[in-house]
Amino acid sequence: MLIILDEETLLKAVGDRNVVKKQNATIYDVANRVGVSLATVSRVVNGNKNVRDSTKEKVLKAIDELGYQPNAVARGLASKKSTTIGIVMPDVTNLYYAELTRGINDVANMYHYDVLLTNTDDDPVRDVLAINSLESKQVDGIIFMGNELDQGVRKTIDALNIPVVLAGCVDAQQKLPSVNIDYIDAFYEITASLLRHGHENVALVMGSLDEAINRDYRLAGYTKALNEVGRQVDEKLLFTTGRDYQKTLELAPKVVASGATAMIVYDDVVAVALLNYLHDHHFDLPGQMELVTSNDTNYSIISRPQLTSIAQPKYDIGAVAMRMLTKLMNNEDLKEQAVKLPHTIVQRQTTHELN
Amino acid sequence: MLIILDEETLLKAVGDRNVVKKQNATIYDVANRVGVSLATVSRVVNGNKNVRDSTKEKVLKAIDELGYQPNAVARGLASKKSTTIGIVMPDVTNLYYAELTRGINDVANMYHYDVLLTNTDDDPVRDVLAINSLESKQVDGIIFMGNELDQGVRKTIDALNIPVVLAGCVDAQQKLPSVNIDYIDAFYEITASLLRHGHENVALVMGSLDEAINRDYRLAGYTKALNEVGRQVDEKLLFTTGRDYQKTLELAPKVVASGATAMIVYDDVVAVALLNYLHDHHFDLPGQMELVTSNDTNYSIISRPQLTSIAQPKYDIGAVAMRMLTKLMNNEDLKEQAVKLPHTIVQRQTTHELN
DNA sequence: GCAGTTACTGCAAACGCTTACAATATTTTT
DNA sequence: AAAAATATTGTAAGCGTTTGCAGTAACTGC
Repeated sequence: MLIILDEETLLKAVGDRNVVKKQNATIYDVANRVGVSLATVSRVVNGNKNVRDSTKEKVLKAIDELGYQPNAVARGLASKKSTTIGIVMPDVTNLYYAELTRGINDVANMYHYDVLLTNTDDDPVRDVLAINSLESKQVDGIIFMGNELDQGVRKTIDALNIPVVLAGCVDAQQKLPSVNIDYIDAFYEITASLLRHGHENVALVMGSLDEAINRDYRLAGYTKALNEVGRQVDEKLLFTTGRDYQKTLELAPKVVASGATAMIVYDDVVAVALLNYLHDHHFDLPGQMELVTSNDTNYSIISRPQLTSIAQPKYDIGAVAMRMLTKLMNNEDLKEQAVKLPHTIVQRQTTHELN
Repeated sequence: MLIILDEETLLKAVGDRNVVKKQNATIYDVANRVGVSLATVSRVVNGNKNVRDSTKEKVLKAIDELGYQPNAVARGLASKKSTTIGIVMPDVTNLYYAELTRGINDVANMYHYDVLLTNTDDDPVRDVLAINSLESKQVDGIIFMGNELDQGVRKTIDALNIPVVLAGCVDAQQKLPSVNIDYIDAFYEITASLLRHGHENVALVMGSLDEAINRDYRLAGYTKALNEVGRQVDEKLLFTTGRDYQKTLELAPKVVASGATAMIVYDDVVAVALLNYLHDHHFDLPGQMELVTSNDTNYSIISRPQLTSIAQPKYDIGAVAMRMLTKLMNNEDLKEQAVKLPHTIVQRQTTHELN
């Protein structure tokens, strides 16, 4: 025997603890209520103009009364679009990436996309896993950030049916659309400026030289400035370290020992560690040591003395990358593949007057 | 006439620019290749044991050869599960929330959930929109963070069929599962300690008193300590401000003018602003002013002098919240609804020896 | 070697929506 | 007022899975 309980009875039977929440209405319920077909409801939901105004109103009314919300999953399956994009990034707790993310998020929202976020700690294996997972979730696009575009990652991306834009991430092969500042230029400028100030030994502190962004961009700009005044790169003035406060603290004495009187640092966390080491060892900045950092996050304002920095429009890099992605998802063409946003040098207290 | 092109011809026809990437294989392709039914393939994919080993192997082989990856969207529709959770938070660029997020993310990943991230800037309207959007995307659970659980937000959550856990967010009504430190206790302790040091005027700098977390927790702990030594709260020593560096800089002189000789601050960004104001006005810390902050982010280590802080296990709060959510999504019971993780007071340079 | 179990496997109906295409209304034209 | 054109609506076939049920194959024990 089949027993059918009405909702009220059911509620009583189940008791208070397990209140049966109202089942979400489906498009079918709406259609029934109004006495039209699914297709019509679907049309008004999707803003298709081929619906008589009077019908549209009735449908809208029913939608409101039923509290109907289209099921995005079903929609995704039927339309092959998820209105979701994926972000693959090293680490949200890094302010630099967090600000890029914020830019991406805001623009994504503006275009009604949701954002799936994955932290991969710059591990290529996890990058690939993340991308695959995003693919299976049928995201409409992906924004990739990170120090380096690993071979495996590139292969994975190439095999993808989904548009990808790099943000704050350099593509040595110039194939993928990307948004960055002109790193070569930025590092060239600041190096040249410090050289003009008469520094003999300008140290460069960056990430691993295995990464294109360090080798082919930061170091390249630095080298260019040196060469221009007829000098060679002195390897003793080159330092590499991850974005880690403690580890950098250990690196600091070596940098000091190198005899550098100025240093250019690729990341604020690293720069602050260096700064604090110097501060704690009673160095005079900028008197004994000039210091320029590179990402201009809050850290450079908060530290004392405040850090002179290459300022990247972080939020904008994210925002522009996302904007480009919307175009790609829309099958529009991109005017530029490798967008370079303008950077500035913000003069604060760890350098003398720059020029 | 129907013309069927093989892939090669098609590739030529379409030209290089628009290379047709290999269509993703479906479960159907796998089944065909092996000569079994969809159901069987589905079973092996889902680890159902009712499959003969030999069959399983054949299927696995085909999956590998075809590079088959189950379509998560279709899966979601059929199974009503998305293996995705949502995070609703104020702002990723705030280090406090970023670290919570990282904790959530890591645990989510461990359980093979993906994470949909929304920034709402603590705006209740956007909170509600975000939650609705997540619901339509059929997330299996939601983690909510923020200063305050607005009425409207609560109503939305109550109407949800999806489990929600609060992280670093207090529920005045104690209904929703949450993870926090014991704010009352923490603020009580630190206030008591400063009072023992002989301070007459201890300022409290927090967020809006409209928010339960400030009114019923931070202020409550502070009040309790005062009352315990037979004193009343002096409203002139109470300050409220958002987590904003610049705005706090404007607040700073007022705090100084209040005659406070010690202050307790609810957020690191705010604390650093205050600290820098004092530093820039040649105050001696902790000599003329003792300062305790509350979130123990990188800022408190990076600033000079380093900030004494109430230390929250931020990453763990996120991680535990996510762990609780997995249980709820699994219909398991929670041992505790309102989890309180232990906090500590980290003594640094802006206070004298604490006790 | 046969009934009774148990282990596998397949069938087919969902899941909630989009979207060609077909069908019907309505308006316009002549 | 009929034909033609256009606007509106409905039908039904997917989208790629999961899963209850039923059927078949493979073992058990006697």
